Amino acid sequence: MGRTVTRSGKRTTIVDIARQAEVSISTVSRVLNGRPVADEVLATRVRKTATELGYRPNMVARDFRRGVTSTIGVVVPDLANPFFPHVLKGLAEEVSAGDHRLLVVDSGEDADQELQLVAQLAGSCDGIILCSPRMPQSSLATLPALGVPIVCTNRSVGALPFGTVGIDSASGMRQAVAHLAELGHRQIGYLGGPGTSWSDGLRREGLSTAAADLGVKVSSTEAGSTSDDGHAKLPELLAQGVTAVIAFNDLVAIGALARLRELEMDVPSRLSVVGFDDIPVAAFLGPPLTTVSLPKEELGRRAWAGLHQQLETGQVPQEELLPASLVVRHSTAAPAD
Amino acid sequence: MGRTVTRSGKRTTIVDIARQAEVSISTVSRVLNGRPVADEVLATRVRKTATELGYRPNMVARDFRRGVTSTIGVVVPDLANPFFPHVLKGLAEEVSAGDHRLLVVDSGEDADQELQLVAQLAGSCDGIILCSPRMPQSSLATLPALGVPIVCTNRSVGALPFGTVGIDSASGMRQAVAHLAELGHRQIGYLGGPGTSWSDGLRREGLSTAAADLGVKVSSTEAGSTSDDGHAKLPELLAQGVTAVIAFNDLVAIGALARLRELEMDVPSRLSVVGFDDIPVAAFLGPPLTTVSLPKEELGRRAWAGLHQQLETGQVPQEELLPASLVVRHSTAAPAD
DNA sequence: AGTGGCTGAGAAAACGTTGTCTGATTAGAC
DNA sequence: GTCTAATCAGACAACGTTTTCTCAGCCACT
Repeated sequence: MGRTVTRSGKRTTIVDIARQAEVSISTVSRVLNGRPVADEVLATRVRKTATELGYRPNMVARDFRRGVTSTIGVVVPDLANPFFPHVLKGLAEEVSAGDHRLLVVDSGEDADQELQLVAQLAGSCDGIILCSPRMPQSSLATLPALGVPIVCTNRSVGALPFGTVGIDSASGMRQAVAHLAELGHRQIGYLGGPGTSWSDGLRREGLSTAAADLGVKVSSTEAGSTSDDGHAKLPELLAQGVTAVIAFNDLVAIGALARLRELEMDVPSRLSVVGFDDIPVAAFLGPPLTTVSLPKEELGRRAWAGLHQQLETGQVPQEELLPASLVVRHSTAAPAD
Repeated sequence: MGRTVTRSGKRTTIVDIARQAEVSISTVSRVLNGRPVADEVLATRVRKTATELGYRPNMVARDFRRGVTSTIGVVVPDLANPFFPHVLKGLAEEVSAGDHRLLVVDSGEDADQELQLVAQLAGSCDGIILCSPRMPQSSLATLPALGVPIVCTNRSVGALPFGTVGIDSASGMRQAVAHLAELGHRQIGYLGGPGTSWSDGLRREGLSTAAADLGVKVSSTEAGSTSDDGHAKLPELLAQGVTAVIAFNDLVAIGALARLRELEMDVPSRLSVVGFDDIPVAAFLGPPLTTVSLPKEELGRRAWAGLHQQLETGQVPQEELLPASLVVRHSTAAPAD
């Protein structure tokens, strides 16, 4: 066995292995990629040499040659919003199982930046997942030109050739309204999300149809998606005499709860509160929050499934809608009357 | 001007542009990279052709040639833990400003998987940021062999050649203890974090020295890092007659608060509670939580700064410690005595 | 024994880009 | 007017890998 013949400072490559093991480069490549190699003697020699030299494949070169990036881009509006990390978790699990990597960017809730980021990502990704994109439909329409498969979550995309996975917020909302109606509430307030939010649209729609069906009166306001928003806008609803409030999400509900505490209005005896999302702290609030639980991680998983299918078959998958379900805790009760 | 001469199905490359604009490939590259080109006529022709053909550079090829990835890997123990998304946010901001991309992986709090992930990441990143790594020192010691610059946050790494950025939790803890002592508390409980956590070590250390200095008695227990843990372990501390409790983080504090509510023990009149982290909901809890605020986004920014420096100069930066500061809200008060 | 088919390893091309080197062209100096 | 120096565009190699193609060797069959 000859001396080590790797080139001086550089990282070891398959060329080094080939030299050292006295086989051809192609053979090294074949062995290392697990493709059929007849001569088991060669194969073991190559493998042995590879470990000896501490070979680690140059992923960039590999991806370059293969013409792929093995990378999936994800755009989220705000990482600090507890909703998205959960989606990301479900996504990350599946994506890495599929031997891909996850490139995550935060658009800071900014529609323009979102568009830019997607364009930039497109250059270095095999596919992109857009979580609850805030950009207008017109911007969305420019994305197919990027030539990268795209899946949107929580957003309808019209006729655009994107895979989409959403959550049936409307149904969740109907469950919430039904629950409150059953408790005897006749006037419900809605602390709505940002107007640009597709989910908020779904929820408002579910709210108004359910309310009409059940003979419940609705007052609503556009709050936002943070606790501050809930805290700020709750009084507006209170002034209209509602006996229960549904919030756009748990964060908003938490803000509302905080305001109610300041006002010394007991929950649920003076006012019932329902959230959306079921973030982990929801169960630990005072009182534990009744909320519509959304399958966040599942959303991530399905988004990947859709993108994966698109990458494999080139076919844009069917639109998907995941169910939401109400979790009743202790922030809702019959109205004081 | 001749017909378009791009090759059939493929994406347009600089070769296509060169053909079409009737210049050399090198010239195209030079123009597109903004390197000095004497003949402005050529330059504009190239640029025009590039836009006409809708050229988008092949990032993989570029990175391959340049021998870099333009990608930074980040390993976090758990994305769903509200601490990390904030670190990530600070990090993402700076990293993308530096024309790099962020590869995020979640180790699921699993030390073994963490090690594997880092090894895998090393292949496709210019540098790695390890957020609060859970792996033992012995595993950490194997990482330099990967040949990739690494920065650790919230972890001391001994003599290992890693940049490190931490938060001075000990000082935060001292502030918390001083605050409680000043209010008159003489027996304090600590709902500690996981034993593997470096931050927890720092906090315990700060706790015991501060307590000794101020003549305060301490009972402590190992809870964990979730609300469930706080909820489960609080009674243990209560049994020892403490009048105030400091939690490993806000999540644990929230669990404790929930348990106290069940026990109908008012906060802060019956028991004072202090958290750590200052997550956004902390201000909206009942009562608003007194907590040690940690500069999470700054931590991310400094981690990048350290890694960046290491990439540029090859020098491992000095260890850094960021200050923590107590935010007094309404979950602390004088003991009932 | 000679030939055809088949197997499998090695040689070489290709991927798209950057950067070095070469050679031409031009300006300037004597 | 000729020679040198300077400048700048173009040719081409290189990056590490995969993959196609070539060709040597072997077995089986005539």
